[in-house]
Amino acid sequence: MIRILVVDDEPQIRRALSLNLGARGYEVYEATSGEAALSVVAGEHPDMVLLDLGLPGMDGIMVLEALRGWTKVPIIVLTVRDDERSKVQALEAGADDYVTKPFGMAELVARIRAVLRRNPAIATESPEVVTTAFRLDLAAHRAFVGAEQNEIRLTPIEWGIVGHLVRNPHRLITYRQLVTAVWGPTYDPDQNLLRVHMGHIRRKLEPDPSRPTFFITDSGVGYRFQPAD
Amino acid sequence: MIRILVVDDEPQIRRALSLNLGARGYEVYEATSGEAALSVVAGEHPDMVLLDLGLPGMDGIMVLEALRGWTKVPIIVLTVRDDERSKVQALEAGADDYVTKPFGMAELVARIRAVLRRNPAIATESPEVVTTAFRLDLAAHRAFVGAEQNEIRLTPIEWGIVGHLVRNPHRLITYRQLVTAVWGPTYDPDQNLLRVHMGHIRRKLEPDPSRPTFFITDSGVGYRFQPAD
DNA sequence: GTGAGGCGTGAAGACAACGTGAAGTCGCCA
DNA sequence: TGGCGACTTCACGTTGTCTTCACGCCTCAC
Repeated sequence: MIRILVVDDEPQIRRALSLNLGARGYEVYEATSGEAALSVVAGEHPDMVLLDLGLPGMDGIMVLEALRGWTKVPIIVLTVRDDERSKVQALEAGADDYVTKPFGMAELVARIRAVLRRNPAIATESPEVVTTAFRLDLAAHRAFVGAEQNEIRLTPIEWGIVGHLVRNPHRLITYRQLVTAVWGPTYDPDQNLLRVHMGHIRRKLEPDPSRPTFFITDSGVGYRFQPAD
Repeated sequence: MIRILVVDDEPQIRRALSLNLGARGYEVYEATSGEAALSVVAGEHPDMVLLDLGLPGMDGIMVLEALRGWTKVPIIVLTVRDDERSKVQALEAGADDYVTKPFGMAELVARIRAVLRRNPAIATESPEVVTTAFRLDLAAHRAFVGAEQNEIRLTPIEWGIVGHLVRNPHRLITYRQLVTAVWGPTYDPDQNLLRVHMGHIRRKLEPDPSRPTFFITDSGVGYRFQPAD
């Protein structure tokens, strides 16, 4: 089930998109402001965002830039702004496509499908991550460790951290990126909190938790997931 | 160098695209028919195709479908057909984006970049620095040295110094510039501090640390990164 | 030859970051 | 209301990094 977040302040547009996309088999979330959009993305990890630029308060471009600071979720901009400068600005800020209102629903769906088709995360149909030590089913939130493939349980926050790391293998993820991805953009926890959770994760997944080989610390910067060596 | 194939039967359009994209650093190939386009893609493996739908002979949609039968090269459709049916048809056939003529060059380039950004195969800008002695992945903070490509670790400050130097190859970076780049503008450390860190860096990366060939001292001024000799 | 200034190096203490055990808080459900 | 699990905070030991200092080398000018 593909989950799409619709960000627009006009109830009519939200409703129209919701109905149409819902009828086509997508699961639709709604947000009416940029701030709300950020926390929904952080909390729900939708597969795509449809973003209106003309939001009250936090502008759409700002939302776009904030999202691109820590997530690669596909974003299609929907807006009445038809000038080239706006298009270039949005695309350069990280939007995947730019559609001007009014638009046909069939075109929008075709564009959604085109962008999703390109998305590596969705394209790899197996949401499974397999290493020599453990196997993760990110979609089902199930984890199996060791030669016996015993199932173990991770808590929601642990899934958030692990999920974000393994979806960006080899990439160095900063503290701030991880915190934003898991707790949302406004949260600012004790510096130690992430360390505690990483400790729990390592104790559950690493063969030798005191010498991590998969979840690597980059001192002073952040963490990194290293699938194999 | 990113290579783009322009498929259009109108010489003016080909010429305009060629000039504009060429000026922006892309290498441009041209094809005037669908058949020609297919053989160029097969022979040259361009990184992207800009495809006009209104081709004489073999129609653009047919070209699209033929290409998608055996390649996933990113394709942006450029056309005068502005009706929704054409858009949906092209996108569903495998196009990555659909731009109607006339269009602005800035928008087109932004869309090209957006599509390439999505494509994992095309490393638009590889953050890797490779020399005969070592390889640096600046994004992941990983360093490999020697013929064996053994991974070694650099500390955060060492990454700061190395990163600033290798991002400005051949350029002489003054003592003050480096300090400001790594510690910030207000910090004023012991004059010797940078020398100590450079010593550590050389010991880790230089084949013969006592005779540096990559990280060169410019006595009385600063340091310089010399990629090859 | 000799002294001054700049540079690199080894050693050692100061310091910050990390990981961990334990205790405290919160919300949920019985 | 009590118990439980998940989350968070705190204190502390450990580890690794950063910084300072002393010293020797080299170059260059006198």
